[in-house]
Amino acid sequence: MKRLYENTDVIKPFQPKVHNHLECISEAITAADLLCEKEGLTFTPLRRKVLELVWSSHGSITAYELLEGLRETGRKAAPPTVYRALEFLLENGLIHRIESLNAYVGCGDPKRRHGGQFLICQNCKTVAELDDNAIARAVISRADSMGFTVHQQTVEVIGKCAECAAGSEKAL
Amino acid sequence: MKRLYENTDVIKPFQPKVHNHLECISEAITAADLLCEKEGLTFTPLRRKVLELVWSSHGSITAYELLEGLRETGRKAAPPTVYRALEFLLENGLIHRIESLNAYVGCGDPKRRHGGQFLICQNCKTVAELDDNAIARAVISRADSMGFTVHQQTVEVIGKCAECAAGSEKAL
DNA sequence: GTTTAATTGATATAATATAAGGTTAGGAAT
DNA sequence: ATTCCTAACCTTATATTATATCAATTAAAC
Repeated sequence: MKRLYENTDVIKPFQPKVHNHLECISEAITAADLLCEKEGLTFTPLRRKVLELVWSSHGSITAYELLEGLRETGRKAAPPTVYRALEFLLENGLIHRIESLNAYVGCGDPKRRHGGQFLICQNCKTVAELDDNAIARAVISRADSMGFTVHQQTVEVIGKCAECAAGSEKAL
Repeated sequence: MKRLYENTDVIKPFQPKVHNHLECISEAITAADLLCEKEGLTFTPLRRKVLELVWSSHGSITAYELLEGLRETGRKAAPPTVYRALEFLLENGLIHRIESLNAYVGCGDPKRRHGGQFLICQNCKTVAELDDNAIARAVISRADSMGFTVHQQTVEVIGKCAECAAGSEKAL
């Protein structure tokens, strides 16, 4: 018998500081292609480019940094250009918004729909993504006991990742 | 023997829709007075007024709403006026910032230092405050297992409070 | 009372986000 | 193929949230 609440997972772990990041980007784009194909979504060049830019690091990126990035590719872009692309990517689970940073981060598993919990390293700025049922359940359990119906959880944790703690490294 | 992690609590519960709110305000101000006295903090008229305005409802309030409120009292005020007062109140645990709303809410228990978890009713806008150790521990436990050191947790939960769910009430 | 530090005032501007209307491009219906 | 329709995109303007800087004032410390 399959137990409930077993799908706890680290959706996007902290990466080693040195890794082939081009692979991360291309994997993310491929996953997005597949998802859009499957769901009948139009994955336009603009949306693709914004997603690539979001994935240009494992940190989060702000809307105006994305705008900058778009302009560097020669494309004409104004704030709404970016925000519309972000809206599409958010709606379809390809990225998440980090509320405490007003910034955006690529989703580690767009196939699975989830709320998302984030560990944010204040040293290297990297964001890891969790879908931890123990956390979600603890929230729901307490809410329930107060008669509160949960629609959406925002869990954002600031701290220091293992690699930064180990090395007392300078900021990325 | 006192067990660890027993201090789970609802720091600020949802209030009945009808209650003597003036009492809530004056209790909050009294608590602030005591705290500032004890800690040797200067609780200036400006800071007091901003705190009163924050407590003018059990919902959150934005910086510019506060600015508006200050001006209505005849005081000259510009954005930095408000932000400086907010900074003081935040630093000393008298209010909390709700990241997902860019807004501020009075703290239900400024004596005790705590991170804060928030239940936000999307119908009546009321914010309840928790300090639930089961939630905090679930976060820390998962973070630990990844070698991540937690400095600060942001937990903000959107949903519907009991009273609003019961009545399918219109927005406050 | 004078000095010093903290607080507030004033002005300017940065950073984040949305509104509204027009234009274009690609697919569906004829 | 032409027309129509819709989604996507562009453009301009503006709203919202927040900070930098320096001057003036007030309160605290001596």
